[in-house]
Amino acid sequence: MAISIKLPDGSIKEYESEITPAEIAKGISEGLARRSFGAIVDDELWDLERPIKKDASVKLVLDKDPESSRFFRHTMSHILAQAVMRLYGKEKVKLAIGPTIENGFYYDIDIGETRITEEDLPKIESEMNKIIKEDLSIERFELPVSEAIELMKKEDQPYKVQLIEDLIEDTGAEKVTFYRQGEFVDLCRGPHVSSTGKVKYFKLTSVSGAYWRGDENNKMLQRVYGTAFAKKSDLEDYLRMIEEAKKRDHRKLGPALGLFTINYEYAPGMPVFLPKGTEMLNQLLQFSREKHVEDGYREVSTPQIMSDALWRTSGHWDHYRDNMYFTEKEDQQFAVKPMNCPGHIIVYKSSSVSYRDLPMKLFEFGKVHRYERSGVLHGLFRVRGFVQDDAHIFCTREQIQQEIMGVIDFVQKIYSPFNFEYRAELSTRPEDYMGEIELWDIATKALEDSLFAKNMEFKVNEGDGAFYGPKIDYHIKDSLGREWQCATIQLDFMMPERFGIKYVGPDNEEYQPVMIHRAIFGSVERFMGILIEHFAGAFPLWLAPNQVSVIPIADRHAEYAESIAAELKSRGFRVEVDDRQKSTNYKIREAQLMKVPYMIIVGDREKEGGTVSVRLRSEKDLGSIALQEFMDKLSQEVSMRRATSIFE
RNA sequence: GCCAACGUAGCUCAACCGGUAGAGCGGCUCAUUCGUAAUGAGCAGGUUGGGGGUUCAAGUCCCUUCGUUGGCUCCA
Repeated sequence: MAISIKLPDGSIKEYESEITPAEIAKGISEGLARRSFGAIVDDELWDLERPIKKDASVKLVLDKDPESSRFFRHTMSHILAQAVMRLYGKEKVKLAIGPTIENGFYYDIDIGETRITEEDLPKIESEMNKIIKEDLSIERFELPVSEAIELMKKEDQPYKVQLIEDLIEDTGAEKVTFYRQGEFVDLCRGPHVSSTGKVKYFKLTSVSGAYWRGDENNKMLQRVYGTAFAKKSDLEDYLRMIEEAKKRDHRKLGPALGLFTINYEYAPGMPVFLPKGTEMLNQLLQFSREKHVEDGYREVSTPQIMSDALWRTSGHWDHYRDNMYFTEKEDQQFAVKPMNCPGHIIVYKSSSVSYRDLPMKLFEFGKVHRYERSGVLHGLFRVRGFVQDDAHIFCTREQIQQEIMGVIDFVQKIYSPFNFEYRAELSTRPEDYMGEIELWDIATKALEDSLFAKNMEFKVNEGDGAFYGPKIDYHIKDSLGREWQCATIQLDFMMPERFGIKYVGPDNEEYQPVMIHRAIFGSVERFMGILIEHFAGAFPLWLAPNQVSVIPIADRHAEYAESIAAELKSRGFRVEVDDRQKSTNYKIREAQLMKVPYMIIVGDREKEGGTVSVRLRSEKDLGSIALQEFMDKLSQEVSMRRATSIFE
């Protein structure tokens, strides 16, 4: 039977019978065949040696193609598993899963009591290099599920047996694929490169524990992480990039810039903000407040500690207790608030509400406390006490769509001065949910429709919603590429129900409003951590805790420096005068390291001419300039909330 | 919470096989008055995270506890 293959350039090749991508490549040129890692056959990643049996469009995957890593990293994880089996004994090593991830791969392994530590990695790496040198060819084969289970039982690989059984159950699979390289055989969907010699540049990066199936009730396996690239230079670039990114880490930069400190002895998980950090925080809050007012929110302030009765009604008692802090006085039980919503319900209930009052948009910088397990705390990103820029929109069912879309626009508005990339996710009903399924479906659809209406791309996280409703989350990446949730939009029919809140409709009947929970920064602390990493400490002028450093050259210029600073301060700028007995170079270096946006250097020349000499943190030298002119420009830069200097 | 590594001065890091805890930066004092990324000298600073144990002797070995880091799980 003849087969016709369509190539990316549009040409069509005819073959007499089945054909492999490798053969197609060779037909074009030997060099192309050598450089190919695999192929994409009708949108499916396809091994080079895997026969194509019907008409298809075929694209060869070369090292420069992003898909190439899927091939060699997957093979890399098999090489890792093979090396571990050789080193620790094939009968002792039970393999779980070994997928590719964003910048590399891992394999979850069970070796009983034996522990792999980071010191073992070089040993494993050298065994892997041996396997690469052996250039074992990689063979793909299919087995009917019964034989596959038989094989894995014979090999004594219980996790693989379970995986196959699940495949049968979940997808009704009748056949599964295996890959063999030398003495190593693994259940695997692929794809892989054609031999172990085809991958070269890798490094094992870390080991950690990981639960089988990601469930903490299951056994903890050992996970070995690695990274691999097609070219040596790519691997080196990646490792260098990681090193650079570590320098941006807010946990290092924050304290170094005098923004915050975390006292691990006295307040684990509770960051302490220093004067400069607090200044910055205040700028963020002021910005947020301004935007909220523009958008029709009313600010409120609700208690830190409230009676257990409130939390029982809200459902937190049953669904969130493990994360809450409690306190007791006069035989009464109180909880430190983990969320602001019940407080806002009290505000809502304080007066009778007409449909004319809706949507009612209540907003609060609410400090919440949530117990987090010690192992998850992480700088400003994961803490036990934090401020949310939290708001609750009470509206009618008819208003839901419009309000959600309004919030989506609002997120855009708040994020726009920072120029970072973010991603949206839709989370649906979890197992531990409250309320009726029909309501959940309506709520989920409302969120989904809004995202579509706003042309937002999003990923769906099944079962990841809050216990009271589905949600849209926004995620932002940190300097090391880890993603952190910031903004969140959650729809809630439960809370109004449980508290029995009502509004009076045009027909004089009572109706139940719907509640939209939403936060834009999410946690102000987390958001600030993101900003520290995003800007590597070189904040936009409007956020910078110290906007201008005035540096007198010698003592006799101190007075003039002070007068400059006084003028700047009277215009509302945040200024420091560095009149220490240090050399000019020293003081400039210091201001530079603190990433102060502008340095004003004054000496005899400036004093006589009544000017200032300005240096930017980018090292650009503006030379002498009139103070008035400089201040006018700065005012503009601040009021525009520019991310970059107005002088560049 | 779980797996692994780690915890020495405000910060970064030394201290061999168990043998009197040391340096740079920062701080303070003095001198220096300086033109766009570090002036020089001197001084102070530590119950080696806490507790227990082994030992003639513990920063070093063992146990325990608290915390940090990288993951897992969970989440803003």
